[in-house]
Amino acid sequence: MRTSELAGQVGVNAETLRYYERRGLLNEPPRTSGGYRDYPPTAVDLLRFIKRAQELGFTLDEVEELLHLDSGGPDSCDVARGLAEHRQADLERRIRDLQRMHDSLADLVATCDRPRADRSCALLEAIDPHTEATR
Amino acid sequence: MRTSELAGQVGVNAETLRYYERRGLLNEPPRTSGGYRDYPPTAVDLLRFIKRAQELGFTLDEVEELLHLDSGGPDSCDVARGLAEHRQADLERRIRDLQRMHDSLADLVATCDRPRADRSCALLEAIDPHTEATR
DNA sequence: GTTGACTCTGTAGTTGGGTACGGGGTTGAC
DNA sequence: GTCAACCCCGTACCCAACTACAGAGTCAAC
Repeated sequence: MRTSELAGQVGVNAETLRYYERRGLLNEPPRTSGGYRDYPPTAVDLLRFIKRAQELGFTLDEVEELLHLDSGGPDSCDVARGLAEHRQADLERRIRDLQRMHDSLADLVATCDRPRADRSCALLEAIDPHTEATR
Repeated sequence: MRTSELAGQVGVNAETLRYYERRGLLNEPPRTSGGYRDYPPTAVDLLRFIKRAQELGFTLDEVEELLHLDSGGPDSCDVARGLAEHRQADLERRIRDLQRMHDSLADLVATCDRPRADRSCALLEAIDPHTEATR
């Protein structure tokens, strides 16, 4: 299977495959006599694994670690679990942060409906009450 | 007020101020006879506005827009509200995405507690059941 | 045997928000 | 008048995960 065929099946850019190879995420596939990459059919599943893991929030470095684990010994499962739980905790943190941002913003937007003096914008004032300054 | 004093008061790197100036976020302050930037005291509030807006999830481009609005006409309030609501919607989307990732990951980690055949990792299998491939 | 679509390589650019560095000039206390 | 501590500028670098490009080679159909 050639580069663009594989890329097409998985829905990634063909350059991305070369990038993954450079990065060590994909092993170098065999080459045809003309020097073209010739991927085995299993490469499709491998790439889908990578994409799925990315969707779950793993970085490519972590994906690489997962791939090593996958062919690893009996302790691998625990390591994988650790990675996944670490990801989970990180996601929880990020969700909390975004939620805080969202709530603060909602408070600000709510000020828009308050009666206000002529030309003053409650929202902008609320972000910082003393804004005059350099510009 | 000199660059590093301002930076220190707001808690940013002094280089960041030059960066904001290059970007057009801060106007060029007056200079001393020796060519040093001499910020007015109000610059502290301005920078705090910028940092606060960043914490709320606004990009620097959006912050710049907010700053323009702040000195703008009576319609500015509506524009500002629009920007804020757009940010809110974006945050909601991102929160939902992360929540989905988190839930999927939780499902995977749950498989870790299931009884499993000797050396196979349910978590890794669950991400993709057919992983053998190129590496 | 020629055309056109594909592939190869190395290198460089993208995004956003900074940070770092080198080689110089200024300030102010001693 | 000397010294350290600051500041100037332009430029290059950082992160992650791609994406683009130029110039060359290959393949398959006609």
